[in-house]
Amino acid sequence: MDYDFKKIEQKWQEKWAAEKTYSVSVDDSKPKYYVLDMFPYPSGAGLHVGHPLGYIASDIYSRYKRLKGFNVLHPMGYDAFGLPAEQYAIQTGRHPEKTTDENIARYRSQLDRIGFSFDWDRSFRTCDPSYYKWTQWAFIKMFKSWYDPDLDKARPITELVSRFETKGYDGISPEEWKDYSEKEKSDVLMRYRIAYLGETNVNWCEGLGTVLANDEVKDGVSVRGGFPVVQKKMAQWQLRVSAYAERLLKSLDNLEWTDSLKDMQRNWIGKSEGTEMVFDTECDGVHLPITIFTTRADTVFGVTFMVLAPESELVPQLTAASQKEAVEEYLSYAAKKTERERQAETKNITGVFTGSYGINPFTEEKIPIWISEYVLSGYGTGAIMGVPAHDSRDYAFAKKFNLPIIPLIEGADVSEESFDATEGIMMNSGFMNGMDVNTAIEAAKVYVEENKLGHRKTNYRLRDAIFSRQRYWGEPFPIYYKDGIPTPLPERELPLRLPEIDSFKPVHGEAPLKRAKNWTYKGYPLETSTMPGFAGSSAYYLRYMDPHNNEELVSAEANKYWRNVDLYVGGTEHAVGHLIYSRFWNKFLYDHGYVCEEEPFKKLINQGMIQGRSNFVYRKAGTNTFVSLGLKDKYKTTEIHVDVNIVHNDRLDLEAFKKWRPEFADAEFELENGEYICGWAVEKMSKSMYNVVNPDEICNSYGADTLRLYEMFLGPLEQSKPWDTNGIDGVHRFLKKLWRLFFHQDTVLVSDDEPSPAELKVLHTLIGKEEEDIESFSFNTNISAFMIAVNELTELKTSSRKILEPLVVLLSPFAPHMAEELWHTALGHSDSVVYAKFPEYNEAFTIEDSVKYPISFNGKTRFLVDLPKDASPAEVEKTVRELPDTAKFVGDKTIVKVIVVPGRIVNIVLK
RNA sequence: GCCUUGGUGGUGGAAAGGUAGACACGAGGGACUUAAAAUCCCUUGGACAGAAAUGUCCGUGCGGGUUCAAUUCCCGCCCGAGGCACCA
Repeated sequence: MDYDFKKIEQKWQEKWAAEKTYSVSVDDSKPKYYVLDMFPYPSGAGLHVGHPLGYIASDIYSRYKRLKGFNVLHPMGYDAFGLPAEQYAIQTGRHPEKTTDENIARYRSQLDRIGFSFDWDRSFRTCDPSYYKWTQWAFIKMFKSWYDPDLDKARPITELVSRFETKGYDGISPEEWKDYSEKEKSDVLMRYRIAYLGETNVNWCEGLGTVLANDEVKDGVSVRGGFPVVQKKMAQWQLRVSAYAERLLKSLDNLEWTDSLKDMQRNWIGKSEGTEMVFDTECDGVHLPITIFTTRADTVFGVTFMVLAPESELVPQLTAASQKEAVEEYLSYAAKKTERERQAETKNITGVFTGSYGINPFTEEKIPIWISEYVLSGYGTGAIMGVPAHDSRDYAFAKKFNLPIIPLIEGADVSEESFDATEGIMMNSGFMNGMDVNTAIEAAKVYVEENKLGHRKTNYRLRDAIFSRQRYWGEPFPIYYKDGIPTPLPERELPLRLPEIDSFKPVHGEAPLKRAKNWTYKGYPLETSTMPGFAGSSAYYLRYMDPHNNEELVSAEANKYWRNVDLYVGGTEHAVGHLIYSRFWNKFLYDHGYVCEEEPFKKLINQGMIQGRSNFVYRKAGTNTFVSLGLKDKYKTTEIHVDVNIVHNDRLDLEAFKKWRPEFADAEFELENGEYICGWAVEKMSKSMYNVVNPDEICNSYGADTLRLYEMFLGPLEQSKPWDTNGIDGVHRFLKKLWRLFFHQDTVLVSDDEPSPAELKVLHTLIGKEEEDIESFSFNTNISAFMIAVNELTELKTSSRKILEPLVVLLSPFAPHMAEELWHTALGHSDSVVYAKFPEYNEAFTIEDSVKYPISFNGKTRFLVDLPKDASPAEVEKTVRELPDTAKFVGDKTIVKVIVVPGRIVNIVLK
């Protein structure tokens, strides 16, 4: 019987689906394990081979955990709201729901072919009203909550209202509160709500009449149409993520995430402990105290100027009449740049003098106030003190505008660059002279507080999440405006369904939902923005626990059993966005007792990106003749992308090429040794580069099991790497070789023979390695080990059931279809290999890292022996001679080399 | 610019600080076959010496350092990738 992967894979996939092999339920008799993939956005291009990389890894792990006796929840769904579907709708007029449905159907059929162990009964899409009901529900909860700094958690807003009514709070007395109108009360509460409406800067494109994403803006103009884009303030719904900054930072410590990912999140949260200080200012005779934030209060003696962010609301008040024109000109210049452009542009220093002055609170000296784009309004107070001697950005600014530079640290040479390090002895600093910098920082803080110049303050870079989008294809906000006051819908009205509209184009300056007829609740207008992409993906992992529950997001029973995600697999591109929002969302629900775990994702693995490997052909200038790679330098040629699907091992399929596009129908070729060799390059996988490889193609020609193995064999999971079909024959051959251990033509080779020690050694080495490798996600090296094991067993002509049966179980996480087939046909089992037990590792049959046995390392066998540092050659020789007799495991290997290092280790290499 | 990450043969990659290049692809040679496919065996980082077994030297982006020993640790560069808050 040949290895007929097509027949086998179809057979088992049908059986798994029919028997619901992977469907799970709450089962208190077994420990749970929750393995989650970042669900895909179903794009029109379909699934490419990059998508399944993480899914295959998590599937291997899920199957492994099942063999280990866990009740494994392994679901899959679709992140279905998003911009691409909407833009496609604007171009074609097709409803995003239709195209999304089609894309999902295509994704599903592609996923099904790869043989994942998903529990499809739990699947959902975020654009389904029965799902987004719970996104809207959470939003209302956030709207109705505030962050209580004393309890350090979210509490119902009603508690805050009663504080206002009884004791007063935050400078508002009960009397004042009582006198407020409904509108005023609403405005005050908005300042505390977790979900709130507030002003923020957006990329506004007048030409398109809409707000744009940073991706849609390049060099100050819109990517589509090239219209100018400016920064504009707009009222937007926001989530008070910043309230959770400290908790988001702290609980990182207990997560099993990589240090690099935690670093990214820590830097994103950007905690800095410093000082808020008040500087008195004067503009055209009017005095105005302004607050700045600094982490270096010790450097106040070196402050020679102040800088405001262009968006700072202080700008109008601090602009002197004489500088008005210059300032306005500068503001319109700055409004044309996105924040990122402003940060990236450090060589070209810009700024404008406001004409007003501040007073240095330590020296009482008068210092000029400037405006510059390097100060960001979103961080700190949007105003800084300039210390050119000890901050490189301030230094560059001072140099450019000829502002004085006062060095504050002894021996620091600031003639060429600033001295940013926090070390050295202070000078020119009054009461701090002679202090060490770190002592001075603390002394300055004390001085500031004692002299009532300001106070200590912890700042976070983390900003509140902007939650409104002026788009159609997203969750509608369950908010209506009652006499201008934002009011949540009653929960019984959820879901608030996305209305039908006649066109998906934005209405000038307004969201597309403005077009919807009767978009009102009880006669009051409903909010017309929709929620962003991350809304639906922030709590989706909870919904999988109880996906059909129409009364709750997740029942307490289901949540108590499944708790949180044990293993989350996805790309690093989500390191700060989704993974911060999800953690925030979960903590919010935790505060209210809706979920029992404070963190959503216990362990996280980032899979790398799969890049495309493009192929090129070379056309001789002015002809329709294509020359092979090795000959191209002889002519003037044009490099043309060619579809990688008609190239195999960089050899072009000439006939397929002629058929590929009409203009190549009569192409001629200059070959090398009878073949056309293509050039290649690593690029992003995209349609336009013709380097998209569809997993279906691989399934057709090699089978899903080969695809699964190959994706894992390609390299370390976490690493980005180009997809290159060239090596796939290797793993396919391995599977065929493994198959031949069980079958010779139509004969089943499995016997009841007792296994030999050599066979047991091979098996148990593999069991130990597989356990270790899967736990550390080293699938690529594990497959290598599997290949070596199969080669050795082939050489040993193994037929013993006691070897082959565990081998199939070991294979099943990687190549489940083949494993099932062998389990049934060759080994005669009637139930699925899914229900098998992971084989027990017996180190008696393996070579371990002990002094007694050699260990197998890097394909070679070696002893590691501890010797005293001053061991004499004679002692070394004696030790080597007395090594235990391990011939029965080492076989006919003989010592070829003994390396003795004066340290303590002897390497004995065996061949 | 900032944060994170990577750089090893023709290719993907492997290496407790201890034989650099496991495993695999490709390539070259051979066996089987009328032939092809499939399968199996040998060679394969570079240079040099040798009839051969084998030996010597050079080699992990670049420049330094620590160490008996560095792909691995430290410092400084160069180049690529991901993210930078409205792509998902």
